[in-house]
Amino acid sequence: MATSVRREPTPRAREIAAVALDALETEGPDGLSMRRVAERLGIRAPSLYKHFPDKKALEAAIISTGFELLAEAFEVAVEGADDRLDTVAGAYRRFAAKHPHLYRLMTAHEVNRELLAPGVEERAARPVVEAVGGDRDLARAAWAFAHGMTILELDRRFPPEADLDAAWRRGLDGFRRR
Amino acid sequence: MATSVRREPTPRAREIAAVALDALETEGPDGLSMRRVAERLGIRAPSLYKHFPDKKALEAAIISTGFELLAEAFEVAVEGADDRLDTVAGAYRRFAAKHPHLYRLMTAHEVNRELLAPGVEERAARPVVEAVGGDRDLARAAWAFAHGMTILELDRRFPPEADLDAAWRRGLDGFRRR
DNA sequence: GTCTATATCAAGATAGAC
DNA sequence: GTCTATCTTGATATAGAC
Repeated sequence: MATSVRREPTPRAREIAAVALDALETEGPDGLSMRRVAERLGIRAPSLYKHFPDKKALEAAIISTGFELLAEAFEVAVEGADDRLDTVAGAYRRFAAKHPHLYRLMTAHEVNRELLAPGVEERAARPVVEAVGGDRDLARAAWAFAHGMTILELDRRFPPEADLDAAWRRGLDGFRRR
Repeated sequence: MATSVRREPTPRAREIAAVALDALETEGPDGLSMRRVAERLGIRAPSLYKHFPDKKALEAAIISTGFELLAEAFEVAVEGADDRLDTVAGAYRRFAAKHPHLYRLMTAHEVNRELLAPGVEERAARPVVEAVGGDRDLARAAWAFAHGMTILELDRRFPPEADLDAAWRRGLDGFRRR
């Protein structure tokens, strides 16, 4: 029932999370074992438990960083752009292409929100809501579409001949203000 | 590099796959270990390898059954329905709600298509293509939307207050013929 | 088609010393 | 904050006999 309370991470915990993120990105999910992460830090796995209560907490720290990176990508992309829907969708797609393992960790599992840094999900969600004109239901639908396209592509679930640019275009057209 | 060739399943292999499917549906992914499946059959795990070369092959048999079930659900639902888009979307949503673990196994991983029963994916895809009026790009976008809504709901990734019926409606409206 | 015995491997996590 | 030693648990898979 782990009703674990989230604490502000110590500087050392931040270092560890950064190394763990790098391990995930360069080695994939297998790089995220407590042993591998410790090895990269030059310490032993049990020492990690002085900084994070368990692996879930370490993952949550990485996921929080991921949402901050995504929010920044959105915010940078949207600045001075005219078509916000295409802009935000493009930034989302590029983020996932650049950080596939991080993207999966962020989105393709259940997550205990109490372990995340407060507000990170909301900050990343805001540009999406704005891009569809403020309608939260429409924004959730647009997120579902973007996530579906992204994760199905990462998992190679579309047929090889599929024109994914075209599918993105056709889908996005349905989310323009109407 | 497992360029394994798919063979017609023997009757015993079909029995095993049916028991494995039941294990998955009632116990979740942990029920799908070779040990648990064997236990349900009253045999030992190594015996399974006389019927399937490895676990991936057993999973592929289950996934093939899943696509057949989904195709049937689509075909039954579409018969004599007027709004095919809502009908197919509703059938998809109900399928996932009824078989969450099977749905995940079918869609939330990479899959080696050579291990699947030939044509099962295509048969399940056809009603979707027809529901959007024959445009394959639009059909892929619609699938991505439906999968996104479904898997994000299964993973509890929408905020608790989200009105998912409304999000489905808003999303589907974008996929009507235009 | 099933068995026993075993290989092989890896994972998360804890106790207690320093 | 880190260590060593260890617990506990689990998994897929193979060899070879019956």
